[in-house]
Amino acid sequence: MAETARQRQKRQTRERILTAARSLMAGGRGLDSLGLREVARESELAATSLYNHFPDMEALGLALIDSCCFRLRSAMEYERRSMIEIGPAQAVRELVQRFVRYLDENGNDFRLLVQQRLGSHDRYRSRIQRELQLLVDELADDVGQAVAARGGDPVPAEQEAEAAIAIMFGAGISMLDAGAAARKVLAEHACLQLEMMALGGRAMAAGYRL
Amino acid sequence: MAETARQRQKRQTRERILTAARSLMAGGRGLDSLGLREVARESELAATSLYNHFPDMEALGLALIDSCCFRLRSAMEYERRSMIEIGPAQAVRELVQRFVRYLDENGNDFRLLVQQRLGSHDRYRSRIQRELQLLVDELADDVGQAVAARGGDPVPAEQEAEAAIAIMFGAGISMLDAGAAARKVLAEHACLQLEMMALGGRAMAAGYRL
DNA sequence: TGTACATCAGTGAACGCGCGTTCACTGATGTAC
DNA sequence: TGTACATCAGTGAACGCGCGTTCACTGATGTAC
Repeated sequence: MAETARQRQKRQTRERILTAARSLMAGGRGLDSLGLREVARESELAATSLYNHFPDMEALGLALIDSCCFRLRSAMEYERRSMIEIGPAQAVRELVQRFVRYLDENGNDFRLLVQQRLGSHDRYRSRIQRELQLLVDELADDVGQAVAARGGDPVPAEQEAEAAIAIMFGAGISMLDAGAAARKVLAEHACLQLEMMALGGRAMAAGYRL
Repeated sequence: MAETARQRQKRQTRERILTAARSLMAGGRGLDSLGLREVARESELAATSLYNHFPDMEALGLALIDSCCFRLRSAMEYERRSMIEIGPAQAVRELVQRFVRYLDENGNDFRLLVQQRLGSHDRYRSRIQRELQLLVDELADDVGQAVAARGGDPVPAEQEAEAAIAIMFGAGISMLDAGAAARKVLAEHACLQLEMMALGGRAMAAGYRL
């Protein structure tokens, strides 16, 4: 059954609320300090109208987090051209590029996610942790497959992926406060660090130890 | 001139306020949501008394951040037994151990710092960034010296240190929500990842590329 | 197709509450003679 | 050492304000006949 006009309106209003909430988070505001009336004002609704869409503020926050997770996921989910095709060096560059583009477009999303990863709401936290784990798993998968296809020694792919995400996110956090030029440098550093990580993985797989 | 009784009292009260504020941040609360009256209650003072110690809530927040930075710094500042003495593998283990101990004792501090690193207050942010950069610089120094003393090829020490801190902090964030057993696993993973990083640094210094 | 009724997104007033901050005041502590 | 005055940490009342949430209501949209 097709969506009625009323249903469409409601959906659109809901989206308007979330968009308003999202834009209010610009500038590093914590989700804690996001106010109902503020969101209502920004979405040009009476304050009470929000209760037609979310049972309480916590639910609104969770919906906001969810939408941020969705955008992160969309941005990092790529045509899985395998690393075999493009080679590991190129794969690193593409990974970082994709992430930098995401940051350019959704810096505040990223900020919100990283902040709330440490927030007080268990549900927010576990939602975000799950999302980040998915990123790590996917990356580990790619690394593992690429190495296996090359016939190299088995690399500790899961560890490599975890470290890689940590490195990228660390760089991302610094990028939030950086200008365009500094971002470029940070991105280059991130590439270099990821390369080091990958080289270390190979060395370790080949039996080298510190 | 010695501290008068009044001065001592004032200093102690100030410390009491900061301790109260700190203990209220337990459980992942954002600094944004910390209330004046709440802190006053916890420190057993009239709400207005806080103004004898801090001009406004922002100043209190900054003092709190400062004290967190101080504790992080104290915890990570170690007898600089050089890596030459103990060797790189042992150095990695000691670094992670020290960090895990810090987390055990000051998990909420760490949470607060990482949260506010992305917060809305510029002064908080830059204070924390500066502190973290000091950690990176010190570590880079150690790595550089150890490698030079061994007569190895020059390693991109600054990059290695930056990545190492990112890896450790990433692990630390996961540890905050983990039980003792899971923490142990996370710590082992962090060690492994740092080793990979160090091996990668050597490989890169020796001219290997991806 | 027209009509009568049900649904429900959006509204405005009102609730109790705690917020950060100001102010005039108290009384113990410190200081100058 | 004793006294008179100054300082200032701590107090309690009060300020205006916005918070999240509830409630009864409106009126456009949807539905059943």
